[in-house]
Amino acid sequence: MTEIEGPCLTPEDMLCFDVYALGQSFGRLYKPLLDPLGLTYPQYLVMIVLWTGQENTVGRIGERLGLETSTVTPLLKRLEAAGLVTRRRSEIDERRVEVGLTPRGRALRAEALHIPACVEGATGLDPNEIRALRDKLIGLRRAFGQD
Amino acid sequence: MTEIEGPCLTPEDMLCFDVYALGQSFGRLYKPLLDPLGLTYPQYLVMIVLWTGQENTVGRIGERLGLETSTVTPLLKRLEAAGLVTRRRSEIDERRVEVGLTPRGRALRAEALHIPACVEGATGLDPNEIRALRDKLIGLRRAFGQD
DNA sequence: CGCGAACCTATCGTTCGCGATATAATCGCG
DNA sequence: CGCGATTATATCGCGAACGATAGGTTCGCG
Repeated sequence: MTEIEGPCLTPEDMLCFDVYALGQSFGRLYKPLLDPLGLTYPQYLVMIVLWTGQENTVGRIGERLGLETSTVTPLLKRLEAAGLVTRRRSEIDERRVEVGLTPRGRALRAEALHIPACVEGATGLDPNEIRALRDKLIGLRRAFGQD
Repeated sequence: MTEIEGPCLTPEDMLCFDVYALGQSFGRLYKPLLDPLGLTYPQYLVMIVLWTGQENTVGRIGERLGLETSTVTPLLKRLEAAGLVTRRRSEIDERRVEVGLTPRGRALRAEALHIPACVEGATGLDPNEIRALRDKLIGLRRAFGQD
């Protein structure tokens, strides 16, 4: 009822709006590139972690992507069902589940190598600008301190 | 099998990783602020559109947030069930559904007014830096050209 | 006016994403 | 060694998020 018309609380003033909408846009940008590989966008992000990293566990993958294990576990099961990923209990610490790649999962990497360049092209930014922007986003995430 | 070890395809080189993870972080940052209001993060974003805008339809709300109507429709139904929002067919164009606020939905605005300042504080950035960052994100989204 | 095209919303099935909770394994302190 | 606390994963229920599809409305061209 009260006619508060403050400058705050408009979408135009809020960073979260743009981060949110850009996240959606990234998903849509990647979709046509990932469909031929049979991967969803979050599955692709997990595969990148696996392609580059070693000694991956469920929890470690979640940390890298900022996801809970309750999200990662079913995602990995789908990748396992697709024949791309292996999951087995660690022998050293049986609480952990070590996640690895099948030969098919490793081979898929070659089919995905062209994607980063496509996306970089779509941004219209040069590597320096991307670097600078990433530093800001990383700093922001760190400022939230949710580790 | 082939030992490709290119510099590409590592999480450290990819902008999408940071946008993705930051989006998750924003959701977690807002959660404790929104729980007292009984809103989820996407519901809050919709409410902001409604608090500021006029003449809102399902499709228009989706445009603002970068969401499909198949996402917005059930979301609005939950807000309607919560007594915050009204939905009714336009009399001028019966394809459209006009979305408005109930008194309770309008009143909720006052309880949310403090939130933007909290978030701005958490970022550790001054308004100018936020402005500059937002411009980059908006530009990026525009470059993807998914309107 | 009439009819096909375009438009707006809703529904369905699948995949994410979280918190709460459960279960099992390891750690640490006495 | 022994037992509580912590750690790691899995499960469940709910709320997003999308594409495909379907239904009804309006538009536009003949």
